[in-house]
Amino acid sequence: MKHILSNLNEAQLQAVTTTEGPVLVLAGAGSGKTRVIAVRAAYLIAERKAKPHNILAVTFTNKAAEEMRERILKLLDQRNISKPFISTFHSLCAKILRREISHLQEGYTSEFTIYDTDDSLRAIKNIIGADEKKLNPKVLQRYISGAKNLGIELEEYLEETPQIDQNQKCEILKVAEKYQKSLNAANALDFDDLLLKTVQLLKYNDSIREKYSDFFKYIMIDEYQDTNPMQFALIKLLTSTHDNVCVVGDDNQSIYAFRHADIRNILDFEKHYPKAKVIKLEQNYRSTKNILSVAEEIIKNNKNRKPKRLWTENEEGEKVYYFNAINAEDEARFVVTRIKEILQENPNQKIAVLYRTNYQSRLFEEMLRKQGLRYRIVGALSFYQRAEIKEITAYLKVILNPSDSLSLERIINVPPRGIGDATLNYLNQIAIKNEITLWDAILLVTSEDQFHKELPQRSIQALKSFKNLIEYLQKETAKLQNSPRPVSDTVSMIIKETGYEKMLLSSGDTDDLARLENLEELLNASVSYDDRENGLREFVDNASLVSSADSYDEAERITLMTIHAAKGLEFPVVFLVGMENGLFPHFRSMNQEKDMEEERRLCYVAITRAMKTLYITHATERRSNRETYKNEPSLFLKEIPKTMLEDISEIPSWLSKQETDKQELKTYDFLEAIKKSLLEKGIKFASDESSFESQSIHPGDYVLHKRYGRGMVLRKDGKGKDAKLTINFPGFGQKKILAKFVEKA
DNA sequence: TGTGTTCGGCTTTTT
DNA sequence: GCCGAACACA
Repeated sequence: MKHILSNLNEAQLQAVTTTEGPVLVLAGAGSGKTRVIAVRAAYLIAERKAKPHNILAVTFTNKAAEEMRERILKLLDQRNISKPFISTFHSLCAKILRREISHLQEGYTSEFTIYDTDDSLRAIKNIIGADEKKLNPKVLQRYISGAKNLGIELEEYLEETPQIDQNQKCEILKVAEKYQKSLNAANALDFDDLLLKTVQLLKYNDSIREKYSDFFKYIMIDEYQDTNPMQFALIKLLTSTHDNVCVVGDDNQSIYAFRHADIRNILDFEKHYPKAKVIKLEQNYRSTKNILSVAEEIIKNNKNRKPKRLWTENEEGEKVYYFNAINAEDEARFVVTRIKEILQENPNQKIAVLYRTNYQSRLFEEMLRKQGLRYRIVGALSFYQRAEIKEITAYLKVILNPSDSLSLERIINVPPRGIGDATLNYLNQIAIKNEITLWDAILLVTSEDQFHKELPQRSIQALKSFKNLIEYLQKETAKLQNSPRPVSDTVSMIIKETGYEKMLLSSGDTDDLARLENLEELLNASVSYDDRENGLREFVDNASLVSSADSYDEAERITLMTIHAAKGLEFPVVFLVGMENGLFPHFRSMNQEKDMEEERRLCYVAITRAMKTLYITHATERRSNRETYKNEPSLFLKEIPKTMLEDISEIPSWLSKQETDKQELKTYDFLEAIKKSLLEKGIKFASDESSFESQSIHPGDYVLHKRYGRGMVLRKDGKGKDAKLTINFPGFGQKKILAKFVEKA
C-alpha cells in the first residue's frame, strides 16, 4: 500500500483517498491529474473497496485508456485476475449497446455497425444527392451531431441557430430524418448515436440502469472539462445507485466546445452533486517558471474562468524563444535546423512541433525528410481512414452485417468487377421501391425467377458472382472462428479472396506497394484480437473508434501534431508554430468572444505542453492556394510581455519594431497589410484611405443572397462590386460570391 | 456501361 | 497539396 501512495503531495493524496461520494478535482496543467486517477484506481483495488472490473475510468482517447491501464497494473504488481474497465465514452457505449441494444425496440440488433464521421458524411451525401438539393453535407452533419450531443431535437437546435429561414429548416429536417432512417435500415449507429442510444436505454429501462450503475461501483472521468451534455447525462445515469464519481479537469484547458463540450459541466459540478468535495491541484511539476508565466499572461485575458493559481518549484529556466520567419518555408527551415542542433547536443531529446491546423504539417514533413530526420506525425490522415484500410474493414462490416448498405456500396466494385454506376443506381431503385436493403436487392435481382430487362446480362452475371463472393466469405469467416487465430486469419483471407491483394500487386504503381504494406500493418494489428472472446467484432469496432491521437508513439523523438492532439502530453522541447492572426486564432473563431476564449485556452494548452524549452514562431507572409497573404502576428503573441521573450529572428522582427516604436504596431493593421501586398503585386487602388474603405460590406457583416438567404461575410478579397466575398450561409456552408450579387442585411 | 484520367475547388480543431 | 465531378475512351 505504502508504495502506491508514495510521492504524492498533500492535495493529490486527498484526491486519491477521498473515495466515497462525488469528488471534483480541479487540476492545473502538469499537476499530475492523470497520475491521480491511476493511483486512485490502484488504491481502490488495493483497499478492496471494489474488484478491478467494477471500477470504470473514462479517458479522452483510446491511447490514454491504454496507458492508464498499464499504469494501474504496474502499481498493483499485476496480481489481480480481472482488469479495471478503462475506455472512452464511445467505446464504453459500444460495449453496453452490443449487449443491450435490442431492448431499445427500434429494430437494432447486436450486430449493428458503427459509422465513423466519414461514413456518416457519405450517408448524408447519398441522401442529399438523391434530393438534388444544394445543402452543404458538412454543415448538415454538424447540425445533426450538435442536436444529438446536446440531447435535444434537431428542430429545437435549429431554433437556437439564428438566420435560418423556414424553408431551409424544413429541408434540413427532411434530410436529417431520412439520414436517421437510412442508419436504422442499415442497422448502423453514428458516433453520436452510441451515446444517445445508451442514454435512452439507461433512462427508460430501470433494470438495465440499475444493473450498470451497480456494476460500476466507482467511476472516474478524466478531462472532464471536455465532456458534453450527453456525456454528463450518461455519467448521471451510471451513478444513479451511488454517487461515487470522481471527475478531474481544468477549465483553462477546455478546447472542445466546437464538439459541444460544455464548460458548465465542470463549473457547475457542485450544483449537480451538492455533496461534492472539491480538491485543487495547483502545483505544476512539468514546466519551468518562465514557461508557466507566459502561459499565465495569456490565459489571464479570458474573462470566463475559475480563479486558480498554478505554481511550480521548478527552476526559472530559459526564456521563451521568439522567431519571426519571412514565410512558411523559412519557418519550417528554421524549426528543422534548430531541431537538428538540439538532437546533436542530446540525441534522445523528445521534441514536438505543434500547430493549429493539420495542413500546416506538410512543410515541416518535407523539410524533415530532406534532412533525413525520422519523425512521427499524429492525425491528418489517420491509418484507419486510408482507403485500403476502410475498404477491407468495409468487407468485414458487410460480412458481419449485410444490411450495412453504405459499406456494401463502398466495396461492391472494389476491386473493379463490372458493377458500375448504372447497375448500382438500378439496385438502389429496387431497394427503395420494395423497402429493402441494398443487399436484399442484390439477392432479389440475382434470383433465378426474376427477369430484369433493364439490366444487361453481363451486369446480372457480375452481381451473381459478387453475391457468391460475399456468401463464400461469410462461410469462410464462420469456419475460421474456430481456428486458433480467428481474427487475423479472417483478415488475411479477406485480403486474398476478394482479389484486393492481386489488384494492388498487379498495378505496378509504387503507391500500391505502400498500400500493401498498410494492409500488412492491418493484419499485424488484428493479431492482438485473436484471443479475445468476440475478437472480430472488437477489431472492427476499434477500427471505427480509434482516434488520430491514438497513433502517437512515445518512442519517436520528433512528433508533429495539432495542439488538440497534444492535449495531455508533455515534451521537453516544444515548437509552437504559425502564431498569426487568421491561423491562430483561426479566422473562423475571430468573430465571437466565446470562440476567441476557446482559442486562447488552446494557446494555453500548447504552451503548457513544454517542459524546458519553448519556441514560438510566426511568418510574415504565407501562401495558400496560389495567393500570398500577409499575416499579422497572433494577438496572443501581443499578450506576452516582451521582456519574457528572447528574440532570435534573423530579420528585423515585428517584436523588435514593437520595442523601438509603439506606433509601429499600427502599420501592421490588417488593412495596411492588405494594401501593402496589393501594392507589391502591382495592383493599383485609390490612394485615398476613404475610397478604399468606402465599400459598405466587410467581414463580420450580414448579407442577403437570393438563393441562400442570410449569411455572414467571413472574408473579402478584392474591392468594389467585384470583390470576392466568402460568406457562411447557415445550412449551405461557405460560398464564394461576388459582392454585386448580395446586399447588405 | 465501365474504367481511367484530368481539372477545379476547398482546407479548424475530433470521439 | 486532395477529393470529387466531368470527360474521353474501350
